[in-house]
Amino acid sequence: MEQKTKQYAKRSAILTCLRNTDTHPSAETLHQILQTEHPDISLATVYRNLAMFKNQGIIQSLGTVGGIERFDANTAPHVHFICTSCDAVIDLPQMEVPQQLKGMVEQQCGGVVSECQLSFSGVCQECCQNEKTA
Amino acid sequence: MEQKTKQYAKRSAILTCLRNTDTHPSAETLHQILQTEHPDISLATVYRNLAMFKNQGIIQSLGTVGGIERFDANTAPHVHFICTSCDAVIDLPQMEVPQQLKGMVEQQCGGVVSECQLSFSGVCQECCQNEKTA
DNA sequence: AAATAAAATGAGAATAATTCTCATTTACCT
DNA sequence: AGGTAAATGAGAATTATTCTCATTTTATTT
Repeated sequence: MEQKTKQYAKRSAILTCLRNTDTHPSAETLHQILQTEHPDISLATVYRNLAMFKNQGIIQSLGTVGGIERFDANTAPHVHFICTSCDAVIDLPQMEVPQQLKGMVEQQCGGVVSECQLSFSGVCQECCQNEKTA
Repeated sequence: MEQKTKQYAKRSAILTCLRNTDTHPSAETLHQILQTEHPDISLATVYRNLAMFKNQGIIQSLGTVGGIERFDANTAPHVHFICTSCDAVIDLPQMEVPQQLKGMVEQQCGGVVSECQLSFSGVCQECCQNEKTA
């Protein structure tokens, strides 16, 4: 059963790929994953579309980890844990982002606050175990 | 009244310079500021020493803003506001970092949590005013 | 459906922040 | 002072990201 149309196959594949993972991948990592189904996809296309999705608010950037930008298709406010050893980024869905503080921040700094990011960093479970056995 | 010894004049100047500002400068910005008193200081030296201070825990990195790493001599946990228009980073000393949540995070992810970062982003007061008059 | 215009893509060049190399200078120790 | 180790300057190297432009794909018009 084959699709009749493959409109924007690359573009939608990039978004689907990002939505299908919870690893908060980089552009390069996404590109590698996508190569299986789209062997001819260009890295520039991945970068271009990620930038576009980000501008449109469809996805968000988590900033850089180890100098590399990481992306998240989940734009709902949520907390992250970042492993400084393996650069893994893990969701902490049970934790709350203190969004209600936005108003307080606006009072203090006098500007307009749109986002709030809360993240923890340290060494993840896997890396902790590897340290012990090493 | 002149100093007799200028041991590690460059290195200590870098740290002093970072401690004397609350603008959370980049390596490049620090280098520019330092040129007044040390016209021959190399950008590589600034990068090298910042990396060293960071490893020693004397300073901290705030991550990248607009693709450029920013540094802070204040290692005490505190909240930041980041202007997405002018890339200014402003301290919010009156706000609290929810450090007590570290334990909860460790329970959830099973690793070791060392840091907690809370930051807000939006448009700062100055940029808001510029937008209106523009 | 054909023709035309607009948008998307691939490949590789260009850019820019950061790191590295190595020759030279500076500080430390006896 | 002499010898060793660390720090520095200058510029090359690296690398993530962006840009260019020719080509392909999609949308629009007739």
